[in-house]
Amino acid sequence: MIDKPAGSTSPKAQHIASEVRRRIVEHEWRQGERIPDEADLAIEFDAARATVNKALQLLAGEGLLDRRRRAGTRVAIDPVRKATFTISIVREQVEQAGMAYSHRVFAQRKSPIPDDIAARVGLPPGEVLVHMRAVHYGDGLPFQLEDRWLNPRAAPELEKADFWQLNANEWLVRNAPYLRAELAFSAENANRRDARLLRTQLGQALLIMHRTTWNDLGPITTVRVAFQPGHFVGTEKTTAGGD
Amino acid sequence: MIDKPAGSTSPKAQHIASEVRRRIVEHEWRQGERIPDEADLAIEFDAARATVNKALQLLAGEGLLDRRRRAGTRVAIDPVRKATFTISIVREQVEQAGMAYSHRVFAQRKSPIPDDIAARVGLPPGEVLVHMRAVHYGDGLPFQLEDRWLNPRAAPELEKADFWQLNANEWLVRNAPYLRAELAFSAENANRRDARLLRTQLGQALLIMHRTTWNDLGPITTVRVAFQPGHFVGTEKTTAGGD
DNA sequence: GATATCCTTATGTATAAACATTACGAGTGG
DNA sequence: CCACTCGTAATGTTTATACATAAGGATATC
Repeated sequence: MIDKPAGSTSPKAQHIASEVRRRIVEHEWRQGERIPDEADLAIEFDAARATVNKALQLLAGEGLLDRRRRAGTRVAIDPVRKATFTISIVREQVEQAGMAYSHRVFAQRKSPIPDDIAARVGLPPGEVLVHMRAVHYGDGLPFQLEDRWLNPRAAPELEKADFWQLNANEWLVRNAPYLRAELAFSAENANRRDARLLRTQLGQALLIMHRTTWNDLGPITTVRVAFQPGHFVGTEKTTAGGD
Repeated sequence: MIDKPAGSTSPKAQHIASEVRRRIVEHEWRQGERIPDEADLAIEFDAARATVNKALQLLAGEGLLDRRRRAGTRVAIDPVRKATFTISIVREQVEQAGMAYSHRVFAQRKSPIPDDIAARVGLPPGEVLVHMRAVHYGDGLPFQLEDRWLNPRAAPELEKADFWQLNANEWLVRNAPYLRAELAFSAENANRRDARLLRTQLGQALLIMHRTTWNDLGPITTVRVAFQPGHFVGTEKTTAGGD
């Protein structure tokens, strides 16, 4: 999955899934075509129907199969293309690259949210949240710049945390699990502040990541991360599909 | 939930998963803490252990739980943050936005691959592949520019396809399912060609997506997609996690 | 005290059986 | 010919049971 979206799979079910995948990739079973039903496959693979079911559900989750009750299972006309990103903690990313991690907070204060942020997180415009800006470094060089809004109403313990010292990213990961998240990428030319904090040039193309998370009390945080020029964000594995 | 990586889940298992998720989000069960074992939860929820197992495996897949044989299940110290992107067919994206789709191929010819591409796909440098460049339009305005390399050795039928007419993206989706894929985002300042084909200015920040796919015969295709300035690529749903 | 060994426990996987649910498609009646 | 009904086939979900496997912890050994 991009890896396997779901957890680990069992040997036998796994084997069945691989074999079905192979038949699809090698055009033994073509797109749109109906494949044998669970009972038949169970006989062929000498397994219980439940095991075949597990394998086929896995493949359906990957988007390779379309399954409908009574109608049967068929190879997806256009395999859904899914990719799973794992967003690591910044410090881990930096240290994994063999660099020394450090970070610095450049601003932190309560402030009414601008309209675009309000719209993104679903709060009334002008609501007062904690606003902060910080830069994460690898071996002293800017790695990423984050511009973050925090909502104390969704995470009360947040009031007590000292983000001049603590890393907001890590604090949130450890103390404020979320129920829903949105993630988006875009590109922007570095503005004056971006350029200064990332120590690059005005106009330099920057990869921007926007992330917002919610729990049952409302939005927890929304952040705009600007990566150092040339940075790639990618997947390691991807589920099967088309293209 | 994220699209829940895996397909749909069952009512009862689903309910158990939601309840466990709630207990974690509301700090009833804290990070690192061990939760009751499957047998106990089965009694509490009046379900079979297999059902509890299904629910917990789902949550483990989301990264909210860490499970180990004999050691039991505990709330993940730092919930893995995963986001699933669904890469749609360009035409669908454009049409879904209510625009008229069209595309134009600007170049197509066999050519030896440059070293960086060779390294990315794992082929010897200088190998000859099909190289093509095309622009996809929405209502006549450039939507995205793709620079693609195709490997006939991994998809033989490819030789017969006429990509001056056909949309390579769609042809591949329908005819060349893959087993593995890599996806990465970055940002680049538009070069002269990007600017001309996307009808924008030199230096404009562009969101770049790189995608490479493989089947059992080797790399099928690798493509660099440059999006129209201001374009966002994002997720709709994301699995639970931290931050 | 350090190390090796075994027992026990919690999860991992598979199976058979049963019932729920959906919707295809045939049959019925107008 | 159309609309409606209903039987039935395929998947969806749960359950009970059984055995496999990993690893924590106690015990035994040196």
